[in-house]
Amino acid sequence: MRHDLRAGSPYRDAWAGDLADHRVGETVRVAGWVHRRRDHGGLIFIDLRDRSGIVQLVFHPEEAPEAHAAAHALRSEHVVSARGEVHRREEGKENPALPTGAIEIAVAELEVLASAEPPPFPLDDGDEVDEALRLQLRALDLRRDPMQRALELRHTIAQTMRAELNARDFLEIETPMLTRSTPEGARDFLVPARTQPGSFYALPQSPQLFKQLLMIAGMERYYQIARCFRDEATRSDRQPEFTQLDVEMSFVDEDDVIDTTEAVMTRVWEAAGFPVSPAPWPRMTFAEAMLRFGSDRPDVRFGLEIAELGDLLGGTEFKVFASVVAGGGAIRGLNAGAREMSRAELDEATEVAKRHRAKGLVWGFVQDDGSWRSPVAKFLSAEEQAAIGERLGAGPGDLLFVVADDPLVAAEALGAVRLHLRDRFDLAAGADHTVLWVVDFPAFGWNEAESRWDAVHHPFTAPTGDFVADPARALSRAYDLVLDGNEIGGGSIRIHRSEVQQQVFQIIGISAEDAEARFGFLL
RNA sequence: GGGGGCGUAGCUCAGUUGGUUAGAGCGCCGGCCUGUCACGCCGGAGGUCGCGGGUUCGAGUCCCGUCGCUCCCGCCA
Repeated sequence: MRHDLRAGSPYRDAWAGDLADHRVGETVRVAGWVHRRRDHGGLIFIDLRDRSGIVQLVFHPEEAPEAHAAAHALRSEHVVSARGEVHRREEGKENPALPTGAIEIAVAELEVLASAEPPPFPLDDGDEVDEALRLQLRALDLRRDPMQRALELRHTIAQTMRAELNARDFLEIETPMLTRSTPEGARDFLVPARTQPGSFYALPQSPQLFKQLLMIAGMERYYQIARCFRDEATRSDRQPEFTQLDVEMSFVDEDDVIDTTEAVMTRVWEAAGFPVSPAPWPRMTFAEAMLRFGSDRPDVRFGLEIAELGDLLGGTEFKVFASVVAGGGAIRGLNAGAREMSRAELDEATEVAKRHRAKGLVWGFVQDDGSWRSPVAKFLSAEEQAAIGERLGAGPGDLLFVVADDPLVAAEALGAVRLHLRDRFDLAAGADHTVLWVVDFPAFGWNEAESRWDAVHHPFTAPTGDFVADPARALSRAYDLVLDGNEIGGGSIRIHRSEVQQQVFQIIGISAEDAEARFGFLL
């Protein structure tokens, strides 16, 4: 804490965590919560906690009998205000574990502002208390140090984002919360409209439409630390209500947006003390990410890259592989390196592949002569085993995995196996945090259930090339920011010509009337 | 929406093949304690074993239902 408290204020004039050598000899007043008490019968020590930290109060029975008597009744989480002189602790009695451990306050006067029941769960231990109970008693939970630090960090991050964007001529603008449906694909939260019975507001899934409106309105550079709502099942890393930094710029291309993002995020990570690879960050195409890592958000902190093997197996006698090659599928593999895996662990890896729609997972241990120890070894010629080993850079003892399937399925299944191996063998441990951009996404994806094309990003993302003739191959001007295999941001260049927007709506099956009604201001 | 796991003291957990009065650590209460800092020592209280039903001579333990939490899939990015 840096800002001085008002001298003579009735409750306190000093932050507990700020007290140190330079205040020795001064009389101060502090206020906060009883973090812990150590009552020796004679001397009583109280750890007093406020948001800034902890300071030790000491009560002497002879020097301040009244305060000492009152301190005897103090319990955890009682709220007090105490006045006393800051003393340097005697040599050998400092507490190096406490930032204020060189000093203490000899209390002359104690005021108990509120007493408290014993907390139903400990406030000084780790995170192991049942979260449901913590949420029921949220105010108590938020007194815990990790929670205080988390909210502090969140504040720092928000202010850092604002500072950088303000310096770059962005305006912070709020957009409505009671609105109409936004096109993000999840379910909307609905709020009944009292004045229009039977009608509902939707809470925004993102400020998407409003920020486009702001660009049309000539605001040119906008940002908002925006609350978003998506009515979908929660996951440990996903909540129905979340906050995102939302930005929109006029008259720019990909490089302008990427430069801005790199500047903001670099400052955020610096402020958060989170070291990442320095910007500019590499850009990888979606196609390359899928081929090499089996994911559109690749974790590049460790190897085990995936390689194409189909060209080595054109004449294979192994029916499983041959039929996939004949059917236009892909055969891909990765080298897990020299590691032992039990049959049960190999079965688990197979389950991972199958969960991602692969029909199976082939594995083989490379032996000293280059041949495989594998259930399928007898179906693959020695030349094929050797060729695959060579392609994957394998040596004796290495464990190889191969999937033969539809190209997308083979990629995703091996990508999942790769991450499974990362978690099983801690392959990313100690690696530097790595940031990269993924670019050149497909513009449209075939929706099997609905038998139509969907916009992969959102329907205002500019496609490239002759997307009308061949939606399947069309790319979009969208880009995602990926940290250690997690998508942490992204964006796109908007369609800025009405007829192009109409063509996109037509491909994804939004009628002209529907488009006019929902997004008319964009056309 | 589908599947798995868990639910025992305020908290975190143990509880054997179904068998006497259900335990531990921390917390709480009382006593002692003038340099502790997760203070120490001594003593004590505290339980509808989530809830309902069933099997059994006997259920914390087995079965069914239900509620809550949680993980995986779906959904979502």
